[in-house]
Amino acid sequence: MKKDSLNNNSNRLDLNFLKNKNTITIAKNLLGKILVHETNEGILKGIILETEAYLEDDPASHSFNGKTKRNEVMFKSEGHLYVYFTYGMHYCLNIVTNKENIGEAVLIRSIKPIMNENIMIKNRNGNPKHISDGPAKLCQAFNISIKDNGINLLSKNSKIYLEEGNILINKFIQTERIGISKGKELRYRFKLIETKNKRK
DNA sequence: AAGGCGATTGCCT
DNA sequence: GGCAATCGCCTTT
Repeated sequence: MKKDSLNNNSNRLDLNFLKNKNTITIAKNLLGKILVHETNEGILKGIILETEAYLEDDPASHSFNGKTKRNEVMFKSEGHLYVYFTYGMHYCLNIVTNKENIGEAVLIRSIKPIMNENIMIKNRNGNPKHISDGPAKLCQAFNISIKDNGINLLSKNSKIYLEEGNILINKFIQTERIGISKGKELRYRFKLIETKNKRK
């Protein structure tokens, strides 16, 4: 199979996107951005459709009871990837959103594939449906696992990074988060409900 | 040293 | 809608 040509990374988002913004704002702003993973199989890209914010004083957050071996990356500076293992079989991807020692992050919950969808389907054991419409499904589709925990997507040579999307209208809904037992009442989930492509 | 459980998914009814 | 699968981490003994 032919390899993709080298990406010049001209669209890679820089630190200013995450710096000095609160986690809720970042969770909203991540909607419509493009997640990129340059794998050996090819460059995978998708539009972020759904996010959830997890704050420091938030009982649903892994960071709520302080730093542990499992969650230590969540206490690193903004831009690091916090990937955790759960239910004995799944990985979930977060982007750390605050400065050193403040454990806050945004969980990526859903992505729409836009490049090399066929590779994602292969990564998903050939299932062409529901490729990346869940936090663990998108990790499987994008070949993201515990090996990626702690890498910084803002570093110049990371294989995982963000690009600006082409979403013009960025309407979203805000609801309670999914699958948690504490902090259920907090409306920290954000989901795109309408998108429109920019004219080139 | 042991027990409980989870920011989920997929299959079954 | 219900629930099993599956295991590393954390808490408690």
